[in-house]
Amino acid sequence: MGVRPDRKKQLVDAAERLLITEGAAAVTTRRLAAEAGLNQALVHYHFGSMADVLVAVLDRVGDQYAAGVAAAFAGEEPLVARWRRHRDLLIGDARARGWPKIWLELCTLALNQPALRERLAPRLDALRSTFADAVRGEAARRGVPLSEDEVCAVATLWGTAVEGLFVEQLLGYERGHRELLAFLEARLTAVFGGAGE
Amino acid sequence: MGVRPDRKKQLVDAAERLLITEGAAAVTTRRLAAEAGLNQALVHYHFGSMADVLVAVLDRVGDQYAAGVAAAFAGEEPLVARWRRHRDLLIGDARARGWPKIWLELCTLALNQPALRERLAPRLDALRSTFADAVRGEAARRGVPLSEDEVCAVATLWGTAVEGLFVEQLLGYERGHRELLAFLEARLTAVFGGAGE
DNA sequence: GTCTATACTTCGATAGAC
DNA sequence: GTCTATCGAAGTATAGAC
Repeated sequence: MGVRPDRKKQLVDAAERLLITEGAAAVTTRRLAAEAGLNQALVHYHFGSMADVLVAVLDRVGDQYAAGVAAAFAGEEPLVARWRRHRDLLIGDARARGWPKIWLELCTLALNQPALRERLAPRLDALRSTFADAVRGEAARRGVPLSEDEVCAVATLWGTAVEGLFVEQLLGYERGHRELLAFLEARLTAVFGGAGE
Repeated sequence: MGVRPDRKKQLVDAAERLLITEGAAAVTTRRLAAEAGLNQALVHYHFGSMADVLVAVLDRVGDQYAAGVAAAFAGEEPLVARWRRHRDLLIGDARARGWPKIWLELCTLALNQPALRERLAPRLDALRSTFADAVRGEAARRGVPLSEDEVCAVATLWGTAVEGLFVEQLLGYERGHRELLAFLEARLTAVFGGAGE
């Protein structure tokens, strides 16, 4: 199986490249087909409409991103160490893979397209849960008294700050980013203990 | 002066409404003119190109937003009180005025348009400075020992978290927002003291 | 499944009358 | 300043041959 080329994959690949390099406005059937080296009519044959292509991009990128974050926070190491792995994924790997750019373009589209928004919200929620679980678990393991509200607040703080960091990073504005990451690392170490304990 | 209708203002007003209700993709010369009740050719006569219209929107909204934030943080009250005023502006007033939606639409456009990005960065920087000045000033006044790195980190944390809060709020996803705001208020009170001191 | 060809709409922008 | 009329390019989508 599989000698046949996967047109859907080719088109989703091309859509990601266009989102990264030129933004959502450039993802049209004609330019998408050209980027994929395929015929324009194939976009409609395989996906129906442009909106369906973007849904496919969201599903694939969302899965990869969620899996990456979950993997970074997995394991038994101290929370600081796992957070650091997660941080490297976000500002190193993720940027290289174009996730932040694709994510932000899709978010903005979702603001005006209810269908896309409904697919995006569960993914935001899964990320939030991943953060909250990591904090709650570490608190329990270390015997640090944290209320559920505090766990929720910290997870939300990290989740929203990451979104803001993504935006600024993509805009080429990084004032305070280094200081913020160092500050968070210090706070995590102070509250939960470091790698050496 | 002033009997003559201000076409530029009418068009910028209309552009803001379109950005809020339908997003950047809907801001075309034809739809913009229709929304403003004007002739399509007037857009080009008064602004030259569509890109120039969006620059005008950015300049006006950016000025209003910066002025609002600066006003919220002005005064001699404890930082918590001023922060609370700022918070109300962001999640009450700002949402009502559509600032977050316009801002996010423009940010995403700016990712792909260097000209817009160069106009956006200084405004991000001014906001960051407003936050940093407020924190640094309060620390000095209260005798709280805060390094410049810590001031910078806190300002960046608040600035990036606000951006994330905006995005999520617009997407209709607000899990943890209430807890985060309460947490931040508690932290500010713990570090700098409350309103009653 | 893939292609060409085409229908139809909408875009930004300009020319020229008023 | 404002209008109508129009150009050429680009958009989505479909029909029908292969």
